[in-house]
Amino acid sequence: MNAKRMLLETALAHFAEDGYEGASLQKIAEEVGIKKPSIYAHFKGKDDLFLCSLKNALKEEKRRITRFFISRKDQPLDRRLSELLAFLQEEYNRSSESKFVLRMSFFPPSSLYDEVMKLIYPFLDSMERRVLRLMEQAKADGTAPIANPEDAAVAYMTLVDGIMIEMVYSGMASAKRRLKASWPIFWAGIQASKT
Amino acid sequence: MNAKRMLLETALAHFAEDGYEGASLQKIAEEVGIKKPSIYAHFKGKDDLFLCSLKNALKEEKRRITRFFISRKDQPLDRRLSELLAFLQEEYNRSSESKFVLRMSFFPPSSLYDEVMKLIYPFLDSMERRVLRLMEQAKADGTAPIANPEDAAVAYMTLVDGIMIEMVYSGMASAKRRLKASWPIFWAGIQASKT
DNA sequence: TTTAAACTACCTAACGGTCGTTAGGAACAT
DNA sequence: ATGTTCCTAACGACCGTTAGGTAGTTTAAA
Repeated sequence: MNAKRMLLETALAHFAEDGYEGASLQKIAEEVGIKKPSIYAHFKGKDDLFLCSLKNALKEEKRRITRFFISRKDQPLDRRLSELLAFLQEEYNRSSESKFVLRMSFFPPSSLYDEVMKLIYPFLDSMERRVLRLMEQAKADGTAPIANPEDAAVAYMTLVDGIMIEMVYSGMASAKRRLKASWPIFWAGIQASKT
Repeated sequence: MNAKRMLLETALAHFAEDGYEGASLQKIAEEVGIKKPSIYAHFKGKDDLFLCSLKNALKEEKRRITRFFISRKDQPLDRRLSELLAFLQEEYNRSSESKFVLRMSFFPPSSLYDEVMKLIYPFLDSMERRVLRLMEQAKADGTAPIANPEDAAVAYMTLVDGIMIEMVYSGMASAKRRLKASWPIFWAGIQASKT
């Protein structure tokens, strides 16, 4: 139907799978069912297609996370945070978007490094700030005796990356194993630790 | 001097920086000071060069980690483990090898996926087993009251990845921040947590 | 309401460039 | 004499991109 949308979707999957340099406009066009030069009716070139895909993916990802937090508004912090990890795992499995975002955060095409980072940093920052806010709130209202919210938020982001990375190269089973092992340690640690 | 050695070294850096598809034999040869086809006097092709580089990098990396543990044989477990994290950070900054291993663990060229994984899994496994052994030992001789060595080892590996990944995309400063925030939480957590 | 212009979305053909790779030969060491 | 290590030249394949054309749709003036 809408070719532009299909292009964005397909390109996303290819970039996620093969990286920027490894992805081929030929194959993307083929999968969409048009010829390679027709892409240029919708995008200025490969860079443009890539950056548009990335913007889309980030927007979508952010929206999903926001919705997740809203849907668990009334649950205690530990459930919300540990379930977010599980949620991200599911998302990663279900769609290429998380994989794409993850890959491009870690290994952006060197030719587009600055532009990619300008998009990704605010995304990660906003996620960390959101977690920090939750930690502070939980500490303030006594829900959870968090010793140091700043460190707790940073450590949580570290945990997210460590688990998501395991998703990337070993798949769901290993990542679940990490989550299961790491979460109790993390949660116990942020309440016990003194900096 | 030894062209083969220089090729391996240079290729490593290029693969780490640009990925498998993004790296060019042309540029690698140029940097070494020979012409592109001369590479074929030493390697069967790009695949071969890549896999040889990877093997070398893994061997070297493993050797370094072993040496590190030996050099800190008499220190308490928490210092040994937290300093290993700092050590890996330094290594990552100093040489391309860690970056290469990291990148190829996470995003191997899809055409060589199986062969890459066959090399990398044992490496990561052996590291985890080494950590597990240390945890069990510390628990047994009472040095550190670790509740669950298996989970502790898995969580430690998660921590390693989370911190190293931050190395990749935000550099040393952010990674140190993560280490500083996460380590006390981790260490407190593995002693307090019940599974 | 018709008609002409403009625009959109696709096509085929082809461009220049880079890719990894091979052939074949020269210099040199074993 | 054989093998190693480099070279130049060139191959075919694929890359992203552009030119130029053709339908079909929308827009706007007659």
